[in-house]
Amino acid sequence: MNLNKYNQIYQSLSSDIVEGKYETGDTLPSEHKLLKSFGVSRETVRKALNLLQENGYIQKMKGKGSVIIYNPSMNLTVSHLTSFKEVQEQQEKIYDTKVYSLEKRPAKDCPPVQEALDLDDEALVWELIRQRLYEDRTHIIDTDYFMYDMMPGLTEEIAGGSIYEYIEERLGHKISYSQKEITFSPMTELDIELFGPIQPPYTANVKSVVHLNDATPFQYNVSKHLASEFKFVDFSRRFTGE
Amino acid sequence: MNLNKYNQIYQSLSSDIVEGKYETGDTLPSEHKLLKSFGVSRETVRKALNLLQENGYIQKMKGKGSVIIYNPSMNLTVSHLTSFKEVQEQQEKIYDTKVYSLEKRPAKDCPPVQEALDLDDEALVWELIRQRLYEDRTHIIDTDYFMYDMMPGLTEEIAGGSIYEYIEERLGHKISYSQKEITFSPMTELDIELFGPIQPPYTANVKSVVHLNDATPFQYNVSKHLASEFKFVDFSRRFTGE
DNA sequence: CAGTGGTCTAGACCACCTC
DNA sequence: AGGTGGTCTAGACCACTGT
Repeated sequence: MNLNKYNQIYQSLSSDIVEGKYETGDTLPSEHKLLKSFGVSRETVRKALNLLQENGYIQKMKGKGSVIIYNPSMNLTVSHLTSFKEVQEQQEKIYDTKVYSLEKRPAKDCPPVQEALDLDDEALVWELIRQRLYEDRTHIIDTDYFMYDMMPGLTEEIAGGSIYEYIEERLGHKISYSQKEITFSPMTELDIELFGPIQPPYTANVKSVVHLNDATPFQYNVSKHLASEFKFVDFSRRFTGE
Repeated sequence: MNLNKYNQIYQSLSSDIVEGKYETGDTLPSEHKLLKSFGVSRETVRKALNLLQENGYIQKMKGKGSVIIYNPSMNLTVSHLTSFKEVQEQQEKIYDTKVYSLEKRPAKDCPPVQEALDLDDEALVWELIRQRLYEDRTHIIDTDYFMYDMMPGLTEEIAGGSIYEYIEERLGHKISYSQKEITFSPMTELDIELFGPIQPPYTANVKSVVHLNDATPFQYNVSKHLASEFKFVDFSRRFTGE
């Protein structure tokens, strides 16, 4: 994994930053020093630095250098596509996952799903509802739809663990990109059943359509959070170019 | 503006895609063809294609080509840092802006602002509250704090237009990146005064700290939306490398 | 096999910042 | 003037995809 050089350099520098070897406001060694110390060409170093910049670790400044702008309180940036399990590992909370239901259904029962996953009328989908519990209380309800044909062997046991791990490691697919939408809505009856009588009875909903490397949409996910506990953190840049 | 070649190529290709010269699922001409037709080197074409990929226009596939994945319903991606005015122009709604108040205040009256903008106890800030109206109803309340020293000449008139335009074009600063947080909260008294007695009395809040090119934080913004109308759209990629 | 994108190199010129 | 990052080039080799 991670065979290419610029990713190795990125990993190396980003962990230095996270571990505090550089303070916020410090500058990284210059590109010239880095290319010497890593024994690579300048463009290779620059690719690594661009990754650091895109992900909010540094700000490059012409004539000055690469300044560390990393802010530890920002490291729960949900913006980059990660599975629930990956997000969880960054934070300190450990949730239990409980599978509420796993059913095979006709795609055409749920038009938004059928459309988002680009399925014909005969296609089947898995419908998976999971609760994320912390100290015996449900904090998140995840509802997922997957193309049945892609993973006919899905079981409750797999669904209770990391589905992404299953898809990437067992099925050999590569997960690539997603479109997300965040909205707020009143709880449904099912929400109240699973969350309990929480006030206010609103949820924050993160809907995402996740695509594989070859651009096929394979997952339709709605993740409902208790609205009052919800926080989405993002880092974004205005333009990439001049 | 946009002197460099890869940005020109990016602009050219992205507008072709938006205008529908390519359908979703089509492939772009190969890198080889593009470098010949634009008369540039391959790395230059690739920088443009990487921008297209990062911004969700295409998905590059080894051995196949660059496939269009652009989805018109996705073009209101708020994720990339844009001013309210810029976002508004992408959508079709036209809001009126009304300045509710513009006051000079000591930074230390508001500790979160003082900390985020990295100000000392004597520093002053502008506090600006604006309503965004659509058909005579307030839909968004924007509360902003700016460093007073950076723009002592701020007026209600400027605040009623595009502050970003003022900062970038008149003051010559470059806006670079921001950290955002999305949360949900009950309305305050001021919210109810400005929004009116809306049900449910909750707002979706986008808090952002915006930084200039030289990494100085210059704006602290809280944008409150009616919870039931709020929608945040995002495009994100899992990894950039292998 | 030919065509595609992915990585990497060595070198060039430029714009910006600091001294 | 010397150091920094930003852009661009021409060429190389590799891995993947299709026929």
